Amino acid sequence: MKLATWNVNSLRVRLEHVLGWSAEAGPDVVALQETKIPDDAFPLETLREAGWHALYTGQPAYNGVALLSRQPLEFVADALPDFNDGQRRLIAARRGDLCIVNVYVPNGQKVGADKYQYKLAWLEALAAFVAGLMKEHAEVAVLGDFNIAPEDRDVHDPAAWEGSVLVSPPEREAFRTLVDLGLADGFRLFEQPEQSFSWWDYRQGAFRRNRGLRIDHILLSAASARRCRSVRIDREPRGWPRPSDHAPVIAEITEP
DNA sequence: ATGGCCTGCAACGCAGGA
Repeated sequence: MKLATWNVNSLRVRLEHVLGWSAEAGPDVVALQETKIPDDAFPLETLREAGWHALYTGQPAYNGVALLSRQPLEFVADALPDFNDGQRRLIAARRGDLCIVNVYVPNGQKVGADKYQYKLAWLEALAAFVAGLMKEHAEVAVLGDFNIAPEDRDVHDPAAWEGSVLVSPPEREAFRTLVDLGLADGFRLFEQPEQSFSWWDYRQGAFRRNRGLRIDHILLSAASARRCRSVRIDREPRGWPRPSDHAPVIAEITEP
């Protein structure tokens, strides 16, 4: 089965991209972030006609996450238990034995800002939530837009980015804390091209010049990582007209 | 280089993103 994550930066604008890319790449599950659509406007009927089951939690203008699946999902959560403040940033569900947690981690805006503190607090609550799930499930995938480039090799120009939001040591430590629960950064289970990124700024021809960051991740528990056969970033839709600024990441995991 | 680009909201510019 193929498990994908994609920050679409508005599902309204990117619905055709999601449908087109899915038909081509063949994911069984797609975790979407930044849907930017309230639940009563979610395009459930169009997705249903395209063969998707969906779970989603959204709000107007900001945030919003969804899980699309070829087979029905069992709802687990649509918020962090201790962090249900109205920002729609998490949806979790079970697909058979696999527990899937789709996250849109706060951006943080600027090191030291209130939003940066919020990001670190949110990540701490996420780690507690995932730790609980991992006690109950051997197979766990935590995937989405983490808004953290874990290492310098995930940054096009580490010197220019040093210490700034998305790469600062406390953010990287928070990412490491998650991984240390017993999760693998799926992408790094395999040999990858150098300068592999999942996000490129809309400005300055950043995509054309491959000036990007790798901030979208698929973390897998040991039992799932053992069956993972590939993880890749699909740059193609980033080059389509009117693209999201993120590319999808897709993992292939053999069924138990 | 101060910003550049894109989206949504409600408005005819702004906040927020990364």
